[in-house]
Amino acid sequence: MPELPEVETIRRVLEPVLMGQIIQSAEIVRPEVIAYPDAETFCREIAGQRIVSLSRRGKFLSICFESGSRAVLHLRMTGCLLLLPADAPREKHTHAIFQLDSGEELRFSDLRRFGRFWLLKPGEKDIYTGMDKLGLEPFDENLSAGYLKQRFGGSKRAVKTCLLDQTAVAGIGNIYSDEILFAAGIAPSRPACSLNDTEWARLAAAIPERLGYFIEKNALTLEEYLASGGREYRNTPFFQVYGREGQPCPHCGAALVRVVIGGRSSVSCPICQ
DNA sequence: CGGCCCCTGACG
DNA sequence: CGTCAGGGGCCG
Repeated sequence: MPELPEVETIRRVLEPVLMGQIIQSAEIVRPEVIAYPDAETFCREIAGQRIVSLSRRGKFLSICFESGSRAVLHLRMTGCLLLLPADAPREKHTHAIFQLDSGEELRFSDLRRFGRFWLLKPGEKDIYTGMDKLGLEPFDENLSAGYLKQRFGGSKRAVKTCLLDQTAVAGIGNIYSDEILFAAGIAPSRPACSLNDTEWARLAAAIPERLGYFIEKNALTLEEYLASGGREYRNTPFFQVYGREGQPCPHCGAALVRVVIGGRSSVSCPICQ
């Protein structure tokens, strides 16, 4: 499910309650969700670790420990992270459970089982998660028209595909690429090499603006987040184009159109973009 | 680049 | 029954 704004919501909601807690033990129901090392080693080495922070890079979350170890998590399409009383019934697709010293459990649940954990030792070089290949964070001041143009200006790839390239800008997925392109007034199918300087500038501005906007619109308290099972996304009513094929463009009223680009569904306004 | 893979469930 | 879903990796 989650793209950067939703992952950031999870980070903001869970970090305050996780900070300072010790993982007493871990149980892995589905070993395939542990990408590195193996599930047994993962459980053994995570037990006894004290959480000092929850951080985000692109769509990755890292549970950082006092020891310098960190558990990295990617939620992919349908993963979610929940905090529940230890005696609460386990939802069907719960694949990893962490017992905390508060008596609660941190649970990883994922219907499609695409999500993955990695556990990295202190100072261990991260050649496993793919985080080392990520590009700029969307709020990095170095994310500029010049950066995007230098990165993609010579490419014939559709600009939509460029936005989904995690090695250029980290954290943009299918929803927000459409929203960003609508805000910038650029058609998703445009070859990157056809964009002019004004368009690169509008795109560079729209990336942090739209992502920041949707992070704010998704704000939830811990209680609200947990009550919805981590599945409530309050920002969805604010989408201007994503999922709105055939509906009127919020700017000009023309019917929004859907095309497939790079195998991903894309909705845009045929007039404004 | 496109195409297929990983998986389950909702919807037409 | 087929198609699609907000992820990414791999393969030719």
